[in-house]
Amino acid sequence: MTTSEQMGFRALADPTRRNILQLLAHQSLTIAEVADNFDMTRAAVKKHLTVLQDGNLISVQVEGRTRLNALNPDGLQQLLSWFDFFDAFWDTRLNTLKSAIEKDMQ
Amino acid sequence: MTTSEQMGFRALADPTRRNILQLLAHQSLTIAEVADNFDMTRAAVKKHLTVLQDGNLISVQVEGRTRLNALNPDGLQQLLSWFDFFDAFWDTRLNTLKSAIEKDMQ
DNA sequence: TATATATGAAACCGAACGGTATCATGTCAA
DNA sequence: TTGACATGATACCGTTCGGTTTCATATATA
Repeated sequence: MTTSEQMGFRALADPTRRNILQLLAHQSLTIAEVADNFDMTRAAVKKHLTVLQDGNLISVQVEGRTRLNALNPDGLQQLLSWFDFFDAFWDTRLNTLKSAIEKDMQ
Repeated sequence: MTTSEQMGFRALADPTRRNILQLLAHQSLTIAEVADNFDMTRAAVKKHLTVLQDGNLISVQVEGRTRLNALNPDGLQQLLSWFDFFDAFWDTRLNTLKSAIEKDMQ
């Protein structure tokens, strides 16, 4: 059972992949463009992008011979929701803040 | 550079460790007690607990010959805060609505 | 068509990972 | 003190991981 959650957390486990996500937050980029930002082979970056895609953290739009990688906020949100399990353990101050936010979103 | 953030995300990458965290959310447990909940050696569970401690996700209180493992909400909270970077990308629906409204007001 | 460009894919390598088995250590209790 | 019990620690093993190198494929473009 390799759940989407598992793939997502695995994807976040590597610092390079977390950096890629922050890169793509600013702008969607092709593989070569992403690779320009790192001191490693394009092939290595491609592997990281595949892992990120498997974790549903990025979406890919093929356009001719290029491949545009975009951040997928939904995937990140799903991982975020895992933390909800621990809601009862956040500290009171934070709980208050959270309540305020949730109330604000109604 | 093995930052606390890196250790934290690495700790979350394994499903067994995430399960241990949820276990400890209900109740602090000794190593043997945690191990009772999994189909693996106590030594293996001990390793997982060490990784969780390195990631600052659990705290350990030694009491005589036993070792009580407790959830550390602060560590989880620190990992949660990593997601704040993407705040501008959350709630696409609301952002879309906001854009629509702004466009409409021009 | 020929060529440069962007990516796909596979083999390979050392290191880290998840797990086991085994033995050592410290502590409680009779 | 002796023995049971909870844990510490280490060696070992197969697999996965992060990375490189190399070559193949597809697509713009001159």
